[in-house]
Amino acid sequence: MTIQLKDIAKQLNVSVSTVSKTINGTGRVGKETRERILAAIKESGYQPNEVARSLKRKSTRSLGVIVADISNSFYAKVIKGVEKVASANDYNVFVCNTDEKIGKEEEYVRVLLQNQVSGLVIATVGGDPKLFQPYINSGIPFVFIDNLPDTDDNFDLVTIDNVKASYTIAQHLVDQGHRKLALITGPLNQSTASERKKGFQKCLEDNGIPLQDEWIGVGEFKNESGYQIMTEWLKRDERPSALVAANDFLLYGAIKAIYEEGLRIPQDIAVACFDATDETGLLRPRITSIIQPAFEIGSIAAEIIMRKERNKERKLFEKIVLEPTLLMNESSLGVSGI
Amino acid sequence: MTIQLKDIAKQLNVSVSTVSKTINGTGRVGKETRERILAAIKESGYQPNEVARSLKRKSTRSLGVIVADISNSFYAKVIKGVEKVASANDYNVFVCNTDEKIGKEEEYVRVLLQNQVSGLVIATVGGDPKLFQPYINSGIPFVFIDNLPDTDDNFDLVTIDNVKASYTIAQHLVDQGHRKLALITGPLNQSTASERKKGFQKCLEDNGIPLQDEWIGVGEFKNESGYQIMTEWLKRDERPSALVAANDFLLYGAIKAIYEEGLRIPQDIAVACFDATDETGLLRPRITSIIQPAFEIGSIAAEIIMRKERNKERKLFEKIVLEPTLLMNESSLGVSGI
DNA sequence: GTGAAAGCGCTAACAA
DNA sequence: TTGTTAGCGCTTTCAC
Repeated sequence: MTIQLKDIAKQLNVSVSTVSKTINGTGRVGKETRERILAAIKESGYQPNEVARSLKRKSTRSLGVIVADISNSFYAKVIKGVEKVASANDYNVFVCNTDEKIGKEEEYVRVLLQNQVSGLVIATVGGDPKLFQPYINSGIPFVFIDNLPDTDDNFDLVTIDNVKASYTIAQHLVDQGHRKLALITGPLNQSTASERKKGFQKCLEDNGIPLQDEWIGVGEFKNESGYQIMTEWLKRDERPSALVAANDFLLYGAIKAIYEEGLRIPQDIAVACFDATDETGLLRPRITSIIQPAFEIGSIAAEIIMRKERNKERKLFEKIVLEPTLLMNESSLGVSGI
Repeated sequence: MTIQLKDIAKQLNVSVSTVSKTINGTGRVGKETRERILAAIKESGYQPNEVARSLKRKSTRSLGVIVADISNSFYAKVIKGVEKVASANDYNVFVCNTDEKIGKEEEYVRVLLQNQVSGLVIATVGGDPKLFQPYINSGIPFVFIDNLPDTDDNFDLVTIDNVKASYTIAQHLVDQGHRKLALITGPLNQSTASERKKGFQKCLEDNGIPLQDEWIGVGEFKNESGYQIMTEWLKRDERPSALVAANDFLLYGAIKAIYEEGLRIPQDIAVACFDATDETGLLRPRITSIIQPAFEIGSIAAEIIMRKERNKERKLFEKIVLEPTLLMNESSLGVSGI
């Protein structure tokens, strides 16, 4: 039986409300009484039951973050960004991992909201848009990052311009002289995947390069997909001279296939992707990559929630579009295209 | 104003208890009544308030996981292990990141317990052992992984034998002919750091190699520490011919220093560490490493909690020690020691 | 088979 | 300044 408010009230012959007030610093409590209470609390090791508090207050001072893959360093940085802001505002952060499973995403959205988090930062993997609508309408701040929901526009968003970023990276390869470009992207119901495809195609078009559908590969945002698709391509007569992958895992898989075929990077195939950050300093070749400001995405998302918490009646939705950077590296440089 | 139990009760002219019973499948409810209720729930999109439920039930069907660094792939795998088991048992997992900060660790322990999680998996960074004792005594399952708390032994634990693992990796280097071994480890108040030091030293001793304290470096488990310590060492007249690092970040930092000095791996200095898994396949050189069964550590920790949930009066504490594997790679092979 | 009512542990009006 | 009390939204006994 854990100790609770009334226990320490009884012990000190004061009322529960007096104890509650001193704990919360609300209302007026005599100096001497407060000190006695504080001492008793400290001595007994009393910890308020946060569940009861939340029930009463109708707020939990916590944020939820839902990501597809906690082991992806992009998301890890987003989380750290959220945490920094939350922490500064005395909020806690609960991170949930969906493993790219729509079912789990729905489950965690429900669970977090049922647990009354004050706001949600979510990288959706494209669950039913209908799912979010009732929640968004309920007024709990809901900030999407990375992927956009497939729903109307009454939601908050922090992202980059994926079409443009993809265009930029493809243009870089074109600038290196490449005319035979391939793209491997993720599930097209995820906006990151489809927009990166769109930007890639637009770039080719603008450069007068005929679109070749057979060099647009669609898989999951995972190693295996990149590997499979590239393996398949390398069996054909003609192969691309440059590859864009919509995330780092896809590229690593593709590179594996390229090496297995005995080909060189960038001499035989130049490669580039999104979000290939190298924490080790040991990746070879160094990867040309669009780097999203992941930490900032997280911190801005959290700030939006904080703003809405302070100003509940605010029904404005914010769409923040950040600028990524293009990191040029040896995986695409030093050889002119074929 | 979100819809709640009494709203749907009122709407259907039944009592709240009847509605509650049908939702929970407890007690008896007439077939027809149940169907009407279920229909109304579905139609209205009613979601039970989990906070109120938890307050009543005194259980939340959720686990907390506290790790030092969410971007460390070792922890990411542990988390996935926890999630697998939790998910299979219909529990949710809340992940909290402490950034190696003791204050945050304490905060999250408190918050999660105040939020009545059913159990906690924690990789402590060596907070005040006193902190945990009251909680452990309170009967909430508390499973330590990775680092041991500095407290008596009434806690659960899933880990590896760090002394032995460290011995193994040092012995591997000795077997390669090295006699001038160095170690970079983490904060010695963390058991992983101190045990890895112990195993390393024991190995040298057993091989009749004199211990050289100047080649035992202690830093944080971060890149920068490895870099600083190794940079310092390389300024001296004599340098080690082989290095063991207590985690991967430390090693990557050290390697940076080694390269900056124009030295080669493994020809000039052979290196090895703990938990250098390479998801990209592009790390060069490939790192010799002790690999902990991270996923298993997480899943076993979660299973312990599940067992205790089922059997509340069980006051047994489990200490599970798993076997790591030694992955031999080019960072320490192919050259005989100097 | 159904409902009234008593809490779960806490906060906050309102009274005293 | 302090205490009484009515809930927060739900579950669960117990009576009907």
